[in-house]
Amino acid sequence: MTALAQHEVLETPRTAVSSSDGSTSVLKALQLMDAFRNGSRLLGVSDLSRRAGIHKSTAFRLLATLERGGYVERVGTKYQLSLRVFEMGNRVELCKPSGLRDVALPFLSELYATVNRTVHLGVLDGGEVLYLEKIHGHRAKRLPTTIGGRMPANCTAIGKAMLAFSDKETVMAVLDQPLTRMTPYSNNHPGRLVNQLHQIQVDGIAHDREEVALGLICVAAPILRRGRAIAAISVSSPTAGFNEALVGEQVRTAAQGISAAMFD
Amino acid sequence: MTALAQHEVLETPRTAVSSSDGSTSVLKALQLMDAFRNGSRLLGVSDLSRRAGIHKSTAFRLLATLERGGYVERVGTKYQLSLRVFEMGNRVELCKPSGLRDVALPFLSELYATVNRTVHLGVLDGGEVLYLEKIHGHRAKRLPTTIGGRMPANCTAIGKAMLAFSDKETVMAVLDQPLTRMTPYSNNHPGRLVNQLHQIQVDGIAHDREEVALGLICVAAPILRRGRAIAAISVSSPTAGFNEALVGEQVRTAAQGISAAMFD
DNA sequence: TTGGCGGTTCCGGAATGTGGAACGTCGAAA
DNA sequence: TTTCGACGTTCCACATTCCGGAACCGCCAA
Repeated sequence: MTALAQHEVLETPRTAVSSSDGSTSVLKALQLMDAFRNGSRLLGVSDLSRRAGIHKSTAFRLLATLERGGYVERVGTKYQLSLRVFEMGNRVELCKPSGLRDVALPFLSELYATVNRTVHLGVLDGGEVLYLEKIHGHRAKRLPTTIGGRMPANCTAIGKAMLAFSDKETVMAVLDQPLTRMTPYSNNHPGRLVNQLHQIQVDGIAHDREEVALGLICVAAPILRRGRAIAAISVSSPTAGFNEALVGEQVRTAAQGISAAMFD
Repeated sequence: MTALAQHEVLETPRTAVSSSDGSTSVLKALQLMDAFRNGSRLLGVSDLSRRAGIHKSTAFRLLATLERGGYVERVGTKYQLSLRVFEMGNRVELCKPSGLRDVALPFLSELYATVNRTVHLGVLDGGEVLYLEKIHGHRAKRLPTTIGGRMPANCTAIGKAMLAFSDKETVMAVLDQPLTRMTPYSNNHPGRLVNQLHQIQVDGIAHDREEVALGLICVAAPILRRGRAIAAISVSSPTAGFNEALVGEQVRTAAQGISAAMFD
């Protein structure tokens, strides 16, 4: 834990309160909440103040305020995010009843029951894939994904499925940044990525063949609205004994079902 | 500030900014976030300021700050919670990798695949059940539950399963408040509830027979740690053709599996 | 046109938050 | 054992920061 803390302090100047304008106290409070990003569940005042780049006494006061507001809980002298934050998080547009997640869930459950492999629902956010839902059983290989977690768009099937049906600015924003590489097979070559996207536009299905983790293969299909991807779903599986073509069709069918359920 | 106090008294008792101490701007910002609770996805400045009991110009400024912090998004002149809030929400202790939700998910998926009926994972929070996860297919009757949503503890199977294995203070806190009644069958009689809890302690299984919605029946089992319930899972089904005893066993087995996976 | 409503901007006054300093405590290192 | 550093916590004077009344603009309905 101490090692972790040092690590984070070193690498994350992050979104410092810009000196100029704005209600600094609110921004600092938000930074304190952000400070829970990587850290373990329980964090102390000094730790949080360091991560957020805020003076200790200020952090102490703000944490008390956040606690009064019900957004953090105090356990002894440590703090953690409260369940209300979870509650709020699930009130975001895509999650609420009749939102994307809510509509998609039964399709994901049934897809999982059919293929018996890990199923993901994700959206594109700031050039990354943000996972809204994940369904998996015990046999599933341990994946590095989490609900509410992120992965680079260029090497995930979901990311590529969405990029293939996004406007050029979105694609360019991803291509302009250096492409992340998670395995030797990760596609970090812009030109090759563009070619892949063209093929995906034809197939309606995106692939990730050991680009995220060795021995792991994924197929994904976009959820479209007027030809634009608003999300994508995928099935992930160990490479062995995976019928890529068959599952690809099933994923595409499920994705189309979600599109229809949302917009028709 | 005095004018503000009057204002709030008039329209919104709610969680008014207590007059005494504290950083009001942060509290008001949190109140603004809370204002997204019931409302539809997109809300305007005036609307939000009314819900939160905050002056319009103040709300306008704070919303700009929240936007800078990345917690709300602006669409035209309206505002909505951003995906970062979702991201944060899933970083709450119970959700993160190795947290309860993460551990429980495969058990829930497999339970769903077995019984083919809606599966819930919930915890007790402030005398209510807060749902952490929900898995359901298409055939499932439309339930009034949502991930991140709440239900009264006294008439849900999950609530009763947890209360039966909670300390007395928790039970008393629920009993002290008037018990909610959602259908004519809802158990809003304190004495009868206590009796039910005793039976649940013996069986290890809790029931809800049309107490939440007519034609809907649920069985739940607690996830225990040292004899105390930290959560519970349930299966919900239309009354017709539901093998309560069999599913009850399956739910209990799954719950025990989760307990074992978390604490062993 | 008028009146009402929503979003936005401005500004002076004062309430508010700020952060340096200091204190008590604890655990690890000396 | 003592020492030292780190942590949580409190205090306070200063001035920065936020507050909210008021007003403006644009829009829609009456």
